[in-house]
Amino acid sequence: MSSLRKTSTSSSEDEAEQLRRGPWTLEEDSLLIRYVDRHGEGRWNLLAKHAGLRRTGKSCRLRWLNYLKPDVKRGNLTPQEQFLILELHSKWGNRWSKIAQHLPGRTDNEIKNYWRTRVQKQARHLKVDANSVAFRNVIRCYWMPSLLQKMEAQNETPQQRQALIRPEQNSDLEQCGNSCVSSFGSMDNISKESEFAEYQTSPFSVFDNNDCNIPASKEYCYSYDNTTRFHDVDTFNLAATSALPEGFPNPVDNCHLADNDWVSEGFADHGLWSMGELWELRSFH
DNA sequence: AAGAACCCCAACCGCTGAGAG
DNA sequence: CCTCTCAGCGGTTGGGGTTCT
Repeated sequence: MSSLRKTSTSSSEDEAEQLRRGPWTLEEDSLLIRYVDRHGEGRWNLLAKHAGLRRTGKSCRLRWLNYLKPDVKRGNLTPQEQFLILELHSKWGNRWSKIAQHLPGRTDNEIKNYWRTRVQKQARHLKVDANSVAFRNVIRCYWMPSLLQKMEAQNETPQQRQALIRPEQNSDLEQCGNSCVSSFGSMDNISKESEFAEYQTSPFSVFDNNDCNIPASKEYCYSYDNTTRFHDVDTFNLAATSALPEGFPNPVDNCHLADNDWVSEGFADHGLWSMGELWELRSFH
């Protein structure tokens, strides 16, 4: 790209004309690194000028914070990081920088991109709004537990996991569990082909009024016992697939990734999952 | 093999709030 | 107060790589 901004004639506009945009070159990167090394961060407009960079201060700041800063972590997000993002987003919404503060080495931009490309894509696939209560329930009741399983598979200690689920969150999760139960209770009531057809088109529309304010009981999506084994038995043991009304197609038949052992694989590395898969997961518990 | 479609992510844009003068 | 500058935030875009047909 390396385009130069093209404007007219006044002196400030002449300066603007010199401004580079688009991808950074190695040379620009090293200029920026060297300057920050010597003078520190901040004063980005001055920095851009003094470092001999034909970039806006804004552009320099972004390049430094998102890419060049030494503690910026590269590579895929770990299950732990994904779990945190899901958890914190449910709390704070699109407050990317606030969320990023809790993931050392990860930038708000990276977290935002993760949310848009992975999480929203999943929501689109399920034909449900990413901000809907129904989708939040899917995240809490399927995605997050599967990330926890993945952490367990990676031999993370129970203490490390507990650190991710702080006490106040446990109560949230309990409420979530009830909410899920309520959701699937609603599913159990679907009994006509026509309703199922509608459900297939917009699987969560039925549950959009569902909320997480149901008083907590002993049921929850997932938890750990003393031996740290993962279990989430009660919540999704609700007659499981037998709840499917007669004549309903087996959702597992529709599972487009049915060959995968996707429960043990975990959602984290799983592509898009379908309603059939959600049913299938439910039947596991 | 090639073109189309899709996906990821770096970078940009517009807006807002804080602080200085 | 008012204005200006700057830093920071969240939304959006588009280039390049990958996968699909």
